[in-house]
Amino acid sequence: MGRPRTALIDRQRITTEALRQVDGTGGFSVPEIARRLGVRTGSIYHHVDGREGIVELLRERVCEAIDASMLGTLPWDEALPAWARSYRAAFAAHPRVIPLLLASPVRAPRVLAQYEAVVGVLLGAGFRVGEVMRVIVALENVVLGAALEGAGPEGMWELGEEGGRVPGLVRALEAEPEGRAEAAFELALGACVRGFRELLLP
Amino acid sequence: MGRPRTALIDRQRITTEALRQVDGTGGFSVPEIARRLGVRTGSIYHHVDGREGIVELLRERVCEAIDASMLGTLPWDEALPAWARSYRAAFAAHPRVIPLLLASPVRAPRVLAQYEAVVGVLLGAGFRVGEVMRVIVALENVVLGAALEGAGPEGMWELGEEGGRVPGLVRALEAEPEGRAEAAFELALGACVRGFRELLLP
DNA sequence: ACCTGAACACCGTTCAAGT
DNA sequence: ACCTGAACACCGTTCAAGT
Repeated sequence: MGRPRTALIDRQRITTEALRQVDGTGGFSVPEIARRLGVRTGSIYHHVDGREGIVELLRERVCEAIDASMLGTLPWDEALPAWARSYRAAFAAHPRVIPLLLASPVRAPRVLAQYEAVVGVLLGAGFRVGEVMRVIVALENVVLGAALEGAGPEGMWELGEEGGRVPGLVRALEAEPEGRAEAAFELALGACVRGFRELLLP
Repeated sequence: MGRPRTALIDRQRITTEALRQVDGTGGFSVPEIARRLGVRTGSIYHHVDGREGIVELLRERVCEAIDASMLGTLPWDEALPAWARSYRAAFAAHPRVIPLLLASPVRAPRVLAQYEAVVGVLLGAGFRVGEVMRVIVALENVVLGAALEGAGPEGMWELGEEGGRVPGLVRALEAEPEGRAEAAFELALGACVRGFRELLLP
C-alpha cells in the first residue's frame, strides 16, 4: 500500500482512543488502538514515542482541562484552592488514568509550566524556597486522592463477600451522602490551606 | 519430573521475589518470578491466583508492617496520626508498589480489618457515620501521597533537559531540605487532624 | 513522511501428563 | 497436591519494502 496521500491517523486520534480505553477498562494497548483506528499496529509508532509516549499524551490531554489563569491574579490563598479545584475536576473526569501517570515522572511541558507558575505564586506570597515543594506536594496529594475516589463504584473499596467481616466499614460506606468525594476534598483542602498559612507566620 | 516430595516454592517466596522486582524496576512478571525461583512459569499458578493474586499478596506483605495496636487504646486524635505514621512508613519502604495497588480495589482481609478498626475509633469519638469515610479517605490521601515521594530520585519530578524551562521549579527542588517527605507529611497530617476535629464541634 | 507485513522477544494463562 | 512441557492468544517494538 505505501504512504497514503494524507495521514490516516494522528496523535490526537491516538490519544482520544487511548483515553477511551483507559476510561472503560483501566488500561490500553497499542494493538487495540491500532485496530480501532483501522490501521496496523506498527503505524502507531510513526506518530508516537511508544507506549510511554502515549501515557505522556494522556497526561497532557487530561491536564489541558486545568484552568491555571488565577495563578497570576488572585492572592495565594484564593489562587491555590481555585487551582486545586480545577485540577481535581480534570482528573475526576478520568480517574483511571491516575495510576498510569503515577508510574512515570512528569515530563509534559504544559504540566511543568503550571507547577512553575505555582512555585511563583508561593514565592511571591512569602513562602521560603525550601518549603515550596512541601506545600505543592501536600496539595497535590489531596487533589489526586480526591480524584481517585471516582475510579471504582464506591471508591477504592469494592466489597464483595468480604463485606461480612467488616460490618462497620460497610455501614460507613452506605451512610455516605451523595457528594462525598466533593465534601472530602473540600475538607482536606481547607484544612491544608489553613496549615500552609501558619508557615507564613513569623 | 512430576510432583516433588516437598513443594519447591510457596506463596511467601513468590511474594518476596515479586516485591524485589517491583522495588527494583517498578513492575514484575510471572515468568521472571519463575525464572528467579528456578521453576517453570506454570508452577506459579499452583500457589497463587494469577497476577492479580500476586498484587494482593504484595498489598498484604507491605501492610504487615503497619502497626494498628494504638487504635484500641489511644484517644482518636492521637491514635489516628500514630496509625497514619506507621502506615506511611510501611509504604515509604516500598513506594513503587503503590501505583500497582491503586489499580485494584482492596480485598486483603488484614487490610480491611484495619479500616474496620479505624471506623470503630471514629464512631467512638463521635463522628457521624456519614462522615467517617470522608475522614478516612482524606487521611489516606496524605499517607499514600507522602509515601509516593520516595518513588523517584527527587520525588515525582525527574527533570532532564526540560529543567531549563522551569527554573523556579528547579530552584524549589534544589532548596528542599533532606527530610522533605517527612516534613511535608507532618504538615498535611497535622492540618487534617485539626480539620477533622472541627467536624466534632456542635 | 507514513503505511503494510512480517518478524522478534516477551507476557499471562491453561492444561494434560507425570509423580 | 505440585511440577513440567507445550500450547494459546496477546503484547510492545522494529524494520525493510513500498508509495
